[in-house]
Amino acid sequence: MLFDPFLSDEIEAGTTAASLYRLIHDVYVLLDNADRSVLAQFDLTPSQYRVLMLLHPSDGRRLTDLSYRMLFARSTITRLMDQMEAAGLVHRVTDPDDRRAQRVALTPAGADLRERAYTAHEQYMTECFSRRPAAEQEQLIQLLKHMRTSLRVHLNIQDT
Amino acid sequence: MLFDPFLSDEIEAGTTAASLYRLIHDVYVLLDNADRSVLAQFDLTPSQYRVLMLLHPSDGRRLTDLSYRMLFARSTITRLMDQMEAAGLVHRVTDPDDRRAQRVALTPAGADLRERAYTAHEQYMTECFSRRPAAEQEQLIQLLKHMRTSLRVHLNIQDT
DNA sequence: ATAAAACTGTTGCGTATGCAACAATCATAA
DNA sequence: TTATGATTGTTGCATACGCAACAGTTTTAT
Repeated sequence: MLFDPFLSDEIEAGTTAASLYRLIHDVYVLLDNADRSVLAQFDLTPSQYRVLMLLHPSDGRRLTDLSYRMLFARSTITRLMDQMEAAGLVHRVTDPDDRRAQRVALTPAGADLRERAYTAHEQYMTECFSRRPAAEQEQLIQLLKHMRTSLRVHLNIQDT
Repeated sequence: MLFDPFLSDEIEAGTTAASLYRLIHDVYVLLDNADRSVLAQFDLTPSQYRVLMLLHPSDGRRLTDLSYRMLFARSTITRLMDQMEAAGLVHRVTDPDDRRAQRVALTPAGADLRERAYTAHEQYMTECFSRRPAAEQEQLIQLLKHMRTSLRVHLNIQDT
């Protein structure tokens, strides 16, 4: 049986906050599904893709830095890097200035995959959004930026 | 170390699609964190809360119905219901018209928790969004609704 | 009427993630 | 200098979720 795109609309009466909450959730879930199908072609999960976008061949990043940016537990980053190192996409180098820390940088294979995955992902996302006019997309970006900033300030998130 | 709310902005140059993708993701993650902290007071996970909102005391819902609405695998719903049944929030009744199916309805305790959790969650979400003017929130709702519809049509999601 | 197909809920297994504890290292204070 | 505390990355454990397979039941086709 096909998913009925309008099935869940019936239960959408409620406050402004409830609507916003549900919409953000729904849109995220839909986008995440789309994501997964594109990135699977490159043997990447959405998380691996996101961290790939944060890395560079030359200047390595600390794991803790990545965990702050991705809002992931440090242990999650450790395992993400384990996978990607095993796949030959990144390599760890002990920070010469702080022997506790590891710096992670892209290998040539990682840089290559990063380029290809980004292009494909961008193209697909552009296509996903293309049913809405460009002006509307830009407006949505502005509103979401405001909302993100508000939420960050309101929540004042701290690391584990 | 505190999370720097503006840390990830530096890597925000890119196409419209890339910005939208990142923003939706970020806002969702922030909201999910907020969510979790409020609902934990009622011993509920966000998923449990969402399914609680879909249930009623009188008319039971089929598990498959819930899986369509929540975009969860049927097995996930089974386990969600196992938990909530063990917690005394819901009860299963075999559908008299279809002996394959189970109908899940709220117990009195479940209905009570539903009411209390909804009130608290609503209040907190309203507070989270309150830094943006009401008109902007409404506008965001409209744009997200359009986007959700577009994505649903574009992806034409099917159940597993 | 009966065989084939589809659907329902459940279970086993694999993966992704968070939390807590840990050793190694660095920073700060006495 | 030394002692105390903070930070870094890792590991063990628990949880949440998806996928595939399954038996029981209903629907559909012949």
